[in-house]
Order: sequence, then C-alpha cells, then structure tokens
Amino acid sequence: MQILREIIEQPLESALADMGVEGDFWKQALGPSRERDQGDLSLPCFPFAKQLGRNPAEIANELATALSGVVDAEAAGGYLNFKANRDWLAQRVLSGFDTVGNKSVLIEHTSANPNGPFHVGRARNAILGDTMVRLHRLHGNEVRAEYYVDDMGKQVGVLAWALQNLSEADVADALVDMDDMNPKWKGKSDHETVRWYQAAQALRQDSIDKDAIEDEISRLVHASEHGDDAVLAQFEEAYSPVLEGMLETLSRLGIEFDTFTKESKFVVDGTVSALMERFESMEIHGMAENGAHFLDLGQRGMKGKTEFFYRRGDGSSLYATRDIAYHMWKWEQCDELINILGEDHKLQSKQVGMTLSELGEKVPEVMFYAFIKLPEGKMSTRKGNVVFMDDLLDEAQSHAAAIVRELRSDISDEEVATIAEAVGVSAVRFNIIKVNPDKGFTFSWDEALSFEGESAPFVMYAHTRACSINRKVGRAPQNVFPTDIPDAMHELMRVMACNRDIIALATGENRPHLFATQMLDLATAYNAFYRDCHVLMDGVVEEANYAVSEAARHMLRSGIEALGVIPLESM
RNA sequence: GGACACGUGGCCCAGCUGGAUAAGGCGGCGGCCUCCUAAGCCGCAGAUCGCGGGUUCGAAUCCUGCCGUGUCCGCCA
Repeated sequence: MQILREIIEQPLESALADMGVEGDFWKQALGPSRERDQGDLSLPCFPFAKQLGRNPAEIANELATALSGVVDAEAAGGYLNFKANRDWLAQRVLSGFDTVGNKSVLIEHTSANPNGPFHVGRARNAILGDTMVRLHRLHGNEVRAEYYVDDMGKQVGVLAWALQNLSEADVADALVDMDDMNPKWKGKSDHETVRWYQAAQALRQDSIDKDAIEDEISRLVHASEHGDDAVLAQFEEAYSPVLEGMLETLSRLGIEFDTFTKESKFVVDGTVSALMERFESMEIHGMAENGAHFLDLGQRGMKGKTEFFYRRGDGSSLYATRDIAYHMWKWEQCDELINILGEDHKLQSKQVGMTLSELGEKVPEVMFYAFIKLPEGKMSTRKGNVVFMDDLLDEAQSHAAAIVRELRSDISDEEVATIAEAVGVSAVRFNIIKVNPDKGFTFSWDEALSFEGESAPFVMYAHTRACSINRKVGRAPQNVFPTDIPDAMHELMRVMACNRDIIALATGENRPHLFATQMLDLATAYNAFYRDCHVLMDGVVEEANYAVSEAARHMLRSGIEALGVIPLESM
C-alpha cells in the first residue's frame, strides 16, 4: 500500500535514526501485513535487534511509542504493524488516483509466421502481449503494439511455392492421411491456405520430386533474403490472406495492432548489410571455413553454444541478424522495449541481447512464456493434436449461450448471443492470463470453459452488480464520504488502495497475472461489500455506500478492460 | 552431455525479491434467494511447499547436490 508507505516512511526513518539504526535496508523489509487484523504494512524488527544488540520485541515497542500520535503503529511479537485509518483510507480512495506512467513503450508480440491459423498455444503470446499493452496504457504509458511480420525465409517460401505449384487436387492428394478441415472454417483464409502449406510440407518429405522441390524453395528463400523485389511480392501475396485470417481471430479476442513491420524492410533498406559490416570489425568476430561469419559470445560470458552466426557463407543474413537491425530501429522510437516470446526463443534472444550490448545499444525487456500442452502431449498440427483458437472461441460462446439461456428467461436471443460472446471470449483470455507465464500448463476444456470461481465471468459479474445499482439509482453519486465504515467496506477500500501498486508491479516486472489476481480480489471484496452494505434500502439511496459502489464500479471496469475482458452491464 | 525454466492439498494455481498461522479456485460435504442479478455468499474436510544438504535470528522463497517435467543447444525461422 504505497499511499500508506508514503506517510510512514519519514517519521519511521527519524524514529529509527534516533535509536541509532544505520542505513535504509529496512525499506525492503517494510511490506504488506500477513493478516488483516495486524494492519496494512508491517516492519519486522529482527534485523535491528542484531545491529543494536537488543531484543526485537523491545525495539518494536519503543518504535511504536516513538511514533504514537503520528501514525497508527502497534508492536506485536517483534513486528511493528501500521494501520491506515479507516476514514482517511476511504477519503483517499474515493478521491481517486492519478496515473503515473509517462514513458513511450513499444511492445512487440505475437509476430507468428503467417502460415496457418492460431492454436491455443500460439495465442498465449497474443493474449499476454495484448494484456501488457492494455496494462501499460492503464498505467499511463504511451504504447505502440507492433507485429513483426516474417515475410521472408523458409516458412513463407514453402507456402509461396505451394500456392504457385499445387492445385486443389494436388493438395487434397497430399493430405489424404490428415484430418479434413472443419467445414465450419471453409472460406476463412488462414484455415484454407494452411492446407497448401501442409501439403508442401508433406511433399518435401515424401514426394519423388522432393529434391527438385527443395531446390526451388531454396531458390525462392535465397532470393528473398537478398531482397529480390519480385519474390518478396510473391511471398506477400502468399501470406497476406493467411495473416488476414489470423488477425480476424485475434480481433475476436479484442487484440489489435498499431503497426506491422516487415522483416524484409531491413534487408531492402540496407541496414542489415551495414550492420554486418560493423560486426566484421569487432574483436569477437570470427569466420568459418566456408566463409560464414559469427561473433564469439563466449568471450563475453556466454555459456553453452558460444558462436553466434549472423551471416551465411553465401553472404546472406540470418533471422537473428535481421532481428538485431529491427531492434536498433525500434529503439529509435521508444523509451522502453518489450518483447513477448516463447521459451523456445531464449537462446536466440540472449544472443540478440548480447550483440546489442556489444553494439552499445540497450537490451530489450523480454517476457518469456512456457508452452501450453494438451493432455495428449505437445500440440502438433501434423498429428491433428491441436485446439484451434477459432474452435475454442466458438465452443466457449455456445457453452456460455446455454448457461445464459438457463439463467435469464427475460432477454432476447440477440442479447443472449451478445452476452455469450463476451463471456466466452473473456473466459478464454482470463484463463490464460491468470497463470504465471513461466509455467507451462496443460489445456483443459473444463478449465477454459469454467465460468465460476477464478474466472472472467466472476469479475464481470461483480461489475454487472455495480452497474445494476447504478441503473437503479439513475444519477451520479453525491460527494459524500462514509462515516461509519463496516469491515466489508474497509476491506474493499484496502483492495482498491493497492490497485495502482499492482498495476505498477505487473507492468514493471512483466507479470500480468498479478493484475488478474488483483481483479479477482477486487471482485471478491466488492461481493462482500454488496452483501453487507446495501446501496438501496427500501428505495432510499444510502449515499455513502453508493459513492463507494460507484468508485468500485469504475475501477472494476478499467481493470476488466485492461485484461481484455469485456465489461458487460448486464449478464 | 551442456544451458535455461518449472515442481506447492485429489486436481489447477498465488505467494509481491527471506519474515508472524502457506492464500485462492475446482472437485467433495453442509448451509443461504418474501432483501440492490445465487455466474454469488457462508461454513467443514484436505499441505512433511519434489528429495537431501547449506546460509540465516528466521527459508516455499537464497546457495548447492540429486530426482522428475519442459524448452533450447541449425550457416532454420
């Protein structure tokens, strides 16, 4: 609780100085209290005991006495507990908070190869990234969401080759062993076009012409990597419809981008070759027998594989080389750079980071996430072992529709559909965002489609309760502060008071799940408040309660939106 | 083999950079709609925080060894 910390740090500092404590190491130890009735912030006094050669309980007592009258401090078993005054806290929370962020942040996320529809695993990137974008905006930062388009290289090359050389019949032929496309997605360009990509992958393995195919694909890929306009145009024509289909899926999840930057840009405009020249004059530069170039990052402390190849024997650049050029370009446009990457990119990202340092550039912040598995194991399109995001969203929507119909007999089919779509999409997002990105998790339909407990609908529901009250009252609250504050209201104030702290933490440390947890806490606290502190009593408005309800409603709404959850007013 | 993650009740998961009785959710059991939406609320049962050492007044948290799981170790992207 930063607002409380701000008041107590000064007096505490002088009280400690008076006792002969040196240093400000204790600022680290001053943290949230464990239990509600202990207070809001607690300071363990054991470290002082050592420095002063005195009993911790005695020190805590003495501090409590020294601070009495200034702040509410109480000694208990070697701890000094600080409690925010209820009335002060309520006034402070109800008068609102200013946003504090003032940076320009560029967040690059998703950047998936445009070669097929999103499955749940790939979409974790987009959901994490978009949530970071929204959280930074809520924090007050200026944010640009960027998609880096892989418009050159093998994957697009394979797709382009397939579209140029294979007929519908060839594709059907090559894919006889695979599951058919779900007819529902007929006409959606990512689902349609991915079949060409898959057919090409199969033919590269099994076709009698596979050597010729491989040669032709290689020719295209190398041409693209040398910036060949015609080939790049052909590639773009191949991937564009796929990307469009993918973006359609993301859009349904509320995910949009501000800018798209093509990888080829940095080859075509010459920055990549200029960069490679710079590398050549570095002291850690090295060269292989066939003329390929590398940097020896082992000399800078890299463990494991130390040679970072940035240029092939034929002079063309590699993906990571272009990525470095891309980063230098990004740094020209922001104060803070955040990348969202799968854990498979850890080594690559380390190489890029170290090389950027070597060039005197800043290193971006990177949020890594572990993969989502299925109960049957790793997701694999080839084995048909995937859950497509499109299918998940449809399933979530229809599951939600069934529940809404059961719960609400008073609304039209259209309203049911709107609510169900919002609930479905929100639940899917929340289910992914609430867990620590470091943890690999196993996808479960039951979990993803659970609308109770720790879920989006739980938070949405608390918000609709507040909205319902607002509708019934039908006007803005008066500027009345509560005088007698019951426990449930006080608890709500405590949670609200920490909201801004959590946003700062979640954005500062790239841990969006902390904010998901905060919203669950906020909804829980609102539910208790709703239970114990009625706004409407026999048609009469309890002004103070209404003011609190409205403040909570606004905070719920802004938080819900920051998670990409849809704030319904009725559900 | 090496590098990097992760391992918390039957299941899922939190634990904010070492602190006071390990927090929630699901599932189980038992309660609450003449009262602002019961997608809610209240109660009960359920944990040697993977295992062994170490550092510390204090370890789920830091160090180390082992076990298990995942990812990476391409002149692919």
